[in-house]
Amino acid sequence: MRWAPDARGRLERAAFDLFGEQGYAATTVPQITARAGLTTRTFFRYFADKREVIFGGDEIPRAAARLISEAPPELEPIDVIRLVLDEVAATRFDGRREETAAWRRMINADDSLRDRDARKRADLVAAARTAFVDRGEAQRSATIFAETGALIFHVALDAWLAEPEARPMGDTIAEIMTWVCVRRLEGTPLGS
Amino acid sequence: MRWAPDARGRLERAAFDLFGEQGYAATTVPQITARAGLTTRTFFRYFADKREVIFGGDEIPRAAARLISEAPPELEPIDVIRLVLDEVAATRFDGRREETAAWRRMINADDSLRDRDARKRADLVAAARTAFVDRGEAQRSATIFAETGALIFHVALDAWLAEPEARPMGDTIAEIMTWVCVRRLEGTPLGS
DNA sequence: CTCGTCGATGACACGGCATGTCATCAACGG
DNA sequence: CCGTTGATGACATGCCGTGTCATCGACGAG
Repeated sequence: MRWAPDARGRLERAAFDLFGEQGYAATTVPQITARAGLTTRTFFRYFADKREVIFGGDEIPRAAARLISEAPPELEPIDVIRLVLDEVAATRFDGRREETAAWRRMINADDSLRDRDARKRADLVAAARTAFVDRGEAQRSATIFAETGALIFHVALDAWLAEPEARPMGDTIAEIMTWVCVRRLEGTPLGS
Repeated sequence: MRWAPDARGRLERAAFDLFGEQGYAATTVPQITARAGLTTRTFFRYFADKREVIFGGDEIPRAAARLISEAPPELEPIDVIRLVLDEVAATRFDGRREETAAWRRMINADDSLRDRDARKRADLVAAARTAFVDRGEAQRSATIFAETGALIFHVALDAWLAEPEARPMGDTIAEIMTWVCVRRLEGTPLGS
């Protein structure tokens, strides 16, 4: 069993299987590693803690930062956000609506996973902010654009998962984006 | 020592003192309770976990929800946000800039506190969303307004703490709000 | 083919976190 | 004066997460 391939994958599969059978909180790390044929200590070599096996490390922040930095330089930030979110929606969520919903249900059912989920959003914002700064945005506006992108994404994901009929997530994103706008300083503030 | 008054307050003070002396991670719950003259078990009767002693329970979400529900009904949501944030800034942050900065530094220095901090923001959003729904907003727009309020507040707090000279936090908030706007559906989306 | 290196895993110990359970004690009302 | 009630102490327990060192397989050098 030692040196069997894909230790990380085996741990992930064993974990998700057990979480589905018993729930997240009721599943212990020794249970996961026993099913994967590894020791408890090895689990913590692949995942910083039990929560991390649910989330994909820093894959999502990395992907978002890459997409932002690869966007055409002449695009306005809000259009960069649109571009990135459409790409993410099409490649990572369309066609996986039910799995995604189950994933969100599991997170929302456990307090410690809700903590980590919120933290992951903050990490995404931080990565996106850096990417906007690299595009030449000032610190403050980069932060606001990054936060706004995360806001739209989160609201759109929740809404998309709650819809009765499956449709491309990009449609939901487009609807949400008609509600939210971000302006540069010379724009007129609303509601003053 | 048993039945001495204000057990919760003693625990909070002992905790903050020790966190200041040794740092958060290096301080154990038994250390805190020993200084407060209580037992470890009692700590967990007042705080759900070691992190919670840093944050004020659900006091902030409750205060925000109350302020939103007490705002004049004729106000636009963005003006409700302005009203609430100005009130919070004036009563809870102005004059406590250095303490607040130290508090934020402690949170940012520890991973588990960053998790919880992000979660607290999500809790605030949830409470504000409910309050906006009670004002008659639709679920989706209530969510967006609540998220936007939290966004403005977080960005403004960071910016305010980073400023070289102390000034009313409301000034910083006003600046941030000139950058961000939220429109109802009939408004024109920007950047399309 | 053999050996030495190197990275991955096992084995073990350990402290802290968090919770369940029951006993104990002070306050308070009758 | 006593019984009730709520807060606290005392104790046991299980899991989480980490440090440390031994061990094993893969792989390249000779």
